Amino acid sequence: MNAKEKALIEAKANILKALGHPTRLWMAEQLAGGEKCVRELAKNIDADFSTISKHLSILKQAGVVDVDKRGKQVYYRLKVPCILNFMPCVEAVLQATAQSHIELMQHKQVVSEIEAL
Amino acid sequence: MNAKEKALIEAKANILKALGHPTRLWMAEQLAGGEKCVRELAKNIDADFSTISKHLSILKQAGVVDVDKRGKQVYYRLKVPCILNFMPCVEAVLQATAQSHIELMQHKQVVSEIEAL
DNA sequence: TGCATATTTGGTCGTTTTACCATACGTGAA
DNA sequence: TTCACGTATGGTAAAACGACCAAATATGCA
Repeated sequence: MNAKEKALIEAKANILKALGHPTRLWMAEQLAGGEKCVRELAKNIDADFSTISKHLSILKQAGVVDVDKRGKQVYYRLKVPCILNFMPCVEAVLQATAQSHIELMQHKQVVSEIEAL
Repeated sequence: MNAKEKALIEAKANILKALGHPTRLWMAEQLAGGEKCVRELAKNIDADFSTISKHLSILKQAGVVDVDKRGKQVYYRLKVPCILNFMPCVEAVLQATAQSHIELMQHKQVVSEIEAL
């Protein structure tokens, strides 16, 4: 892996990392419905404003969101909305994992039934 | 946000977080070409085997990869291959960010030219 | 059985992340 | 200008992360 490839993979990982926190992912999903100011985003999160502000700045520095100050408010919006097209596949991973667990449980069930004979 | 929604968003964020590390993202991309054993994956990474193994276990516990032991080797593969369909959009974010930087630079250039008058 | 290979696990340690609090900054209204 | 509101920044402490080394485990072969 040369330096350019390495830099690219680091940049991409950084974006995924920015979305890899519940609060930040939630905020990104909220922004799918259009821009929102910090106060609106904070409304449903149980955390300090400073915490929320820092999360938003992480999303911003990752390039996930864009900022627009208008009057006293600061509005955030998704910079590249396709970022959330990913979610159905992420949910598929969750389902596949849940399915594995079910199968594992069933397997254990069968094993213990056999052992009980 | 109720408990169920919270759990869902945490689970999704956890998957993104798992992919949010250069080494893990790189390994996931390698697996797009089909299953590989640890040694093969390690070949192009400059890190201890134990480090690589731990990264793989994070991917596994996140449900991104599946494991299959065959003989002395342990083979890893993507559990839900669509996970990498996301990359083009991630790259679009990078491009958009790069574009902003260019525009910012151009803007600064213009400003300094004006100021030089 | 004993050994080499392939991978994982446990321990340690420096770094990063995250949350909170206090405080600063910027803006519009009075 | 002063105040209140909305948001950002700095500091700090606890927790999580990531890398390495050493040691453990599992497998196939001599």
